[in-house]
Amino acid sequence: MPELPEVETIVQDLRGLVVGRRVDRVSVTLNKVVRTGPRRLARLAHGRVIAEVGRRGKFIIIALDDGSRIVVHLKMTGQFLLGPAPTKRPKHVHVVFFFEDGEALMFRDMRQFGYMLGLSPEEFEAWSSGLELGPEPFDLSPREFAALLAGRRGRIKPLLLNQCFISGLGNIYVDESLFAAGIHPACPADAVPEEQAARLHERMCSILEEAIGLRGSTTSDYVGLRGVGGEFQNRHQVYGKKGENCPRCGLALTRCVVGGRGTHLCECCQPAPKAGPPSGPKP
DNA sequence: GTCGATGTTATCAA
DNA sequence: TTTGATAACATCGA
Repeated sequence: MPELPEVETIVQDLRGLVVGRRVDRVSVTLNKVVRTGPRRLARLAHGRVIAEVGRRGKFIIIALDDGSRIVVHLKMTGQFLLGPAPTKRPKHVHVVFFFEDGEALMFRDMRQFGYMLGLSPEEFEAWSSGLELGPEPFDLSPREFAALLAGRRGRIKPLLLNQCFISGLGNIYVDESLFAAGIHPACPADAVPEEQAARLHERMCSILEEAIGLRGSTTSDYVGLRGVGGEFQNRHQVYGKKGENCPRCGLALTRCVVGGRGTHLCECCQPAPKAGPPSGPKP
């Protein structure tokens, strides 16, 4: 669920709401989500003050006052919720950070794909230098982005979803960005003209920026720290809109599968590449 | 009740 | 190199 704008919103929420608080106790009720081990996380965080919170791609990085870090990936359905310390464990809550002030930060994940790591400063260094993560979209210029695309022979959508190529994008924002740039998701990356590649990057960045401003897209599970969803889903042009009219040309939007992912597009505004993508002409 | 799909990603096989 | 299938899991809707 959470892609760059949603993760960024959660990070901003964490900055405003939990930085400066001291962790009194950590409770882990589903061991496997703490991949470095529940006991170690509890020891690491006990008595520590949360010093700062950052983001790298879709990873949330919580820095404690001694330089150790808690790294979190929300995967599909992970959430952070801040509220009064629970007495009974709420549904699907697997980790709870109890603060001294009576509130608690809860990690909730229905599908149990998300995870967290508790790392010493040295371990964190090792972890981040071993990360094979592409650049943040905002750190590239349209020109640099276009240069990266050139010479890539895979299809554009799976490439944009590949976190090693560029970090932070997921299914929603890839579909929206490709529509905004008028590019078919199955188009080979190196078949996108430089001009259009640059435009794709610009559109992508303004979509991400607007989405961050609206606190992300809530289509099912995503919510911010206080349990409130985002608003950017109201601005989606194609994602989840199969059968509705294209906002640009009026033709019915379609859904297909590209790289194993549900893909939303306008076949008129995003013309198929010559060779013959998924739903090409039938024999 | 069954089937298929869901925003992520690691892994394995072709 | 790239791709497709599969798995991890719970829930929802058709």
